[in-house]
Amino acid sequence: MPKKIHPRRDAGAKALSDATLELIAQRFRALAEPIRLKLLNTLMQGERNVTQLVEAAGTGQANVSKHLSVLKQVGMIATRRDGLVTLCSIADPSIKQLCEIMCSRLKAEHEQRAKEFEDL
Amino acid sequence: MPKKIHPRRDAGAKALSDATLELIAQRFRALAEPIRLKLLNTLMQGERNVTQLVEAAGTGQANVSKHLSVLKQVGMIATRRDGLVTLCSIADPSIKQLCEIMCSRLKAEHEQRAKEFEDL
DNA sequence: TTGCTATATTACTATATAGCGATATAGTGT
DNA sequence: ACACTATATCGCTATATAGTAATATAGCAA
Repeated sequence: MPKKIHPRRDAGAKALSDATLELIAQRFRALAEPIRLKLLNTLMQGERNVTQLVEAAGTGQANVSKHLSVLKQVGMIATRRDGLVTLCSIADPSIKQLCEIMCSRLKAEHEQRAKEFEDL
Repeated sequence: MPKKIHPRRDAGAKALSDATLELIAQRFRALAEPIRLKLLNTLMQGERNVTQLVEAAGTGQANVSKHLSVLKQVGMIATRRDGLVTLCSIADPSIKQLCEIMCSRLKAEHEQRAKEFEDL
């Protein structure tokens, strides 16, 4: 009888409410654009003003401004005004962790694929 | 002279190529939809067939099928055919980690907000 | 005030994709 | 062969958002 498996066979994952899932999705969505990732990657070296970020991002100022507001809205970055410039910094320490996990997973997959090519 | 800061002050973050950023973004994008998160959350309890996932997801079968193909395409789930049904399972163990980090961060922010309300 | 710089916002276009109904395909049983 | 079930795909609409150019706003200096 392979039908009735034990309900606790794979532990851990609680059911999440739709509202919570939407919140989580919103945060992942903020990380789902290469330019925003580049901005965050730049900010990991420390505080930067918007003009510096525009240079680093390689796209227009208006576009960067919008991307920054997305990151700010989900609390991933913080901004402070210093005279004429707006300085941006990472406000969410977990971002680095998230990106590292993604990167190491990508690396593992890449190495796996390379190994498969070897074994041809 | 607050201008010249040490370039190694915040270590760790390497510059990533545009192609790599696009790959990372693609994976975050797969996690950026509540229904896909719900599917993954369901699969964390173990292997499920598509019909079961349709029930869990609360949306149409065609829609679930598309979401599953997105998750499969980025290697987050694997599928195997067993007679009439297609069984799905998590293929990327890092997903759980990613979601846990997001959740604990959300929880922390929520508690922070609650504390601020207390201090009114 | 005027002018300059840094940043944000607006208005728009173009593209991506979520969702749906209908249809196609694959596997099983008769 | 036919019928049935499970899943995938197609064609479509609606919505979200990335990108851009132009304009608005904020802060400083003369």
